[in-house]
Amino acid sequence: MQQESVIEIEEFANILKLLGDKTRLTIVKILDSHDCCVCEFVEIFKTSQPAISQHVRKLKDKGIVKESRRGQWIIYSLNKESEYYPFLQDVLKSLPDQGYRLDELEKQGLRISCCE
Amino acid sequence: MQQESVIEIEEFANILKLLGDKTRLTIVKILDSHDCCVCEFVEIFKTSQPAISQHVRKLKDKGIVKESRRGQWIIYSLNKESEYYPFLQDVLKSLPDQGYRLDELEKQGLRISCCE
DNA sequence: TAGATATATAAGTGTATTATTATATAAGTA
DNA sequence: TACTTATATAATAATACACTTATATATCTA
Repeated sequence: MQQESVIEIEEFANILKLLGDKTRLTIVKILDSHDCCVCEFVEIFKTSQPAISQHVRKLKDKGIVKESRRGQWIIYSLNKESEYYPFLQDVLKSLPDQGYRLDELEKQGLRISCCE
Repeated sequence: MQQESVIEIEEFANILKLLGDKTRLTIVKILDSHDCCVCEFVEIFKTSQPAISQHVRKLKDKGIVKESRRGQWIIYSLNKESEYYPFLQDVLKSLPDQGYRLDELEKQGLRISCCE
């Protein structure tokens, strides 16, 4: 971890809990290599759209991800300005690449233009 | 994070969830500088003994901490052989030192001989 | 403007988590 | 051996969490 600043222990625990969910952790890992919209995550996780919206909202509330609208789509990306971003990189570097999930979408023709 | 091995994403999420609790995260931070027994954590957190036992058991189940009996006491310490230990160090280095908690116990005369 | 698409929010439900109380086990001591 | 201390385990209750369904909002397009 490059970051040397000290973070309140309770605040940090909340970040760890936030990342301690398989779906959210995978979302963040995917966003580390590709910005993405909600609809793609819905396909990837085979879950409902509100479930994904709720996960990304939690990530956004803590400043881990940010959003930008492009037409109808809202593109999510990692917030590199977050005070947790350096720590996040420590987490992500030990996780297996999730690129295959986007590749699978591509094969099925479910890749959305907004996220290419 | 020094560790370069890739860890299953779900498994890693479970470790993050495990650490994503204020009490457990503080326990681990304290153990990083002092081995400790359950009774001291009970004093520090002003909670019940079973609550602490359950927290350390969860940490032990995942191999984050290990125990060794010394008479009536069971001394807990970080398990440096854990595959998560290098990552744990990344987490702990950004947390404020918790030594003052043990100092307070000392002042109150509640420091247990086993943990000196 | 009406309909379609993408996303967000609200309400409700089932499950997981954490704490408590009560009890069991294990070691030390009189 | 009886009593005390330290810890673990079991049962239970309160709370938190993640999902679902239903609905609202925002943008695009015919």
